[in-house]
Amino acid sequence: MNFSEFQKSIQHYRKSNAKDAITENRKDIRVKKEKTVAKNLQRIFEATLKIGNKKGFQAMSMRDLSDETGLSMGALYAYFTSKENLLVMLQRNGRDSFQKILEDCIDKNAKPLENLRKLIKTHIFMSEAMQPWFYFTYMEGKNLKKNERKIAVEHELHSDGILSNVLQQGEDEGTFKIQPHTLTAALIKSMLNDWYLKRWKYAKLKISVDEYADYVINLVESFCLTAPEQVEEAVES
Amino acid sequence: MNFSEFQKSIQHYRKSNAKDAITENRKDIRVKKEKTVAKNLQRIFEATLKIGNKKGFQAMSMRDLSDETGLSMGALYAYFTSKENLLVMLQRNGRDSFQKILEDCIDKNAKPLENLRKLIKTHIFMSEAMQPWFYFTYMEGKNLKKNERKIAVEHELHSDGILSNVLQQGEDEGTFKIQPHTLTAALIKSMLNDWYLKRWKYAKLKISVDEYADYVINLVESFCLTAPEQVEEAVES
DNA sequence: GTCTATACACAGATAGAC
DNA sequence: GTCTATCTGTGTATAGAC
Repeated sequence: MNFSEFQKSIQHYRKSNAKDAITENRKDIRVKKEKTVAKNLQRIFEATLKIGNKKGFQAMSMRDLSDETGLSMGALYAYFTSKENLLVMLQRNGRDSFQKILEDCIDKNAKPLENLRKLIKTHIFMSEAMQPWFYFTYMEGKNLKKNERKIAVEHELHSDGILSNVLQQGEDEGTFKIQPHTLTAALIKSMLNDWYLKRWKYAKLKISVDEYADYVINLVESFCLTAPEQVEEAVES
Repeated sequence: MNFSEFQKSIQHYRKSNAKDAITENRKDIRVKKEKTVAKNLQRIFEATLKIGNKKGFQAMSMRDLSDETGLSMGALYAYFTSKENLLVMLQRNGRDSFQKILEDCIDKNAKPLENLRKLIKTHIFMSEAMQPWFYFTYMEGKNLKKNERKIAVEHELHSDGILSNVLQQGEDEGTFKIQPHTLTAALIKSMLNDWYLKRWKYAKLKISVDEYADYVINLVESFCLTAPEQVEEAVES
């Protein structure tokens, strides 16, 4: 699978994600008409990501947001109760569907090596498709209040755990070296994150998403596999 | 070399760094007495890092800073001309000495493999010794104005370059596999950065700095070395 | 639903006493 | 050198007209 194939495959996730954003936050949204909400909420999210990623969420004023969305300040507050509430909505929004896609990409009947590759590709491709959200979520995590931050941390540990489980299975099966796989998972994660955190760098190096994903897979395999040359190639799906 | 040895070895760098912070910013500091400046500037820097890393620099008010330092707002402004100026001073401060230490740790007569190990250890140990500064600089980079941000980017690329050069030398020598080493350098960097970016995670996993450094070295070597088993151990310095 | 106008709290910054 | 008191702009948020 390459990135453009991936993009097609997640179309339906994106649509259901947009609807979830509304239903999850229904009580905080004063506007009734579903169509209007869908249209404006998306505009608000996009504008927040755009400004927030440029100057930081705290530094973004509601007047900035008003200018960018074309909605007046009064209108904006019909879609959220406070700036803090907007932040929470935005963070929550992508999180669940991201976790779902990560879990869904694992095939219980497939070999660990194949699942490892799929996880890496899916993570990188997701963050490419939704770069602004990933970047925003990473950078603004510390601005969340205690309870919401706790949830964010749990999600992060959960996705580390998915990686870690696959590594464990590979060890059990004998394909992977016996290693502290929670630590390995964390290191792999740092490389996955770098793709959306340091986008400018990879643009400068002229590395495409597909190249990046393949290179990371290559690196990870050379560290994890017991005998790289002897393991047969995992089947492409 | 382990972390506690490292800490002793950089004592003199730390002192000269503190003095550089004053001379570099002399024109923006109204207070004359050198002793007073040294004492208060350090308090201001520490307080800024503490508050800034908790809630973000933008969200930190000068009143917050006043409370934390014990200095009044009026007194604070005797040490910098504006909040923006404080940010720039702080970012500049560690940068040069960090770059210097990185460059100094390379031994031109040593083998590339040994230098690679030293670079990795030095980077991780530095970020451990000055964690608040590293975290702050990473997170607040985007709040810099155009010109200062450009300098920050150059520093990052420069330190990537140091890594990349060592990889190149290893390739020339035949110790390392031929690979796109700028990309490898970027990936190594992401793992180095993770140590100070996700400190809570490694604390939870009960990984020490020394363990972390060794594990990263291990991973990098298994990817870079042509024939891991045959290469003799690099001499510990 | 969306607008304009405005409340009022708090930000960064400075003047002038000590 | 450091303080207190205060200026002025901007922030978030809302009331009430359309």
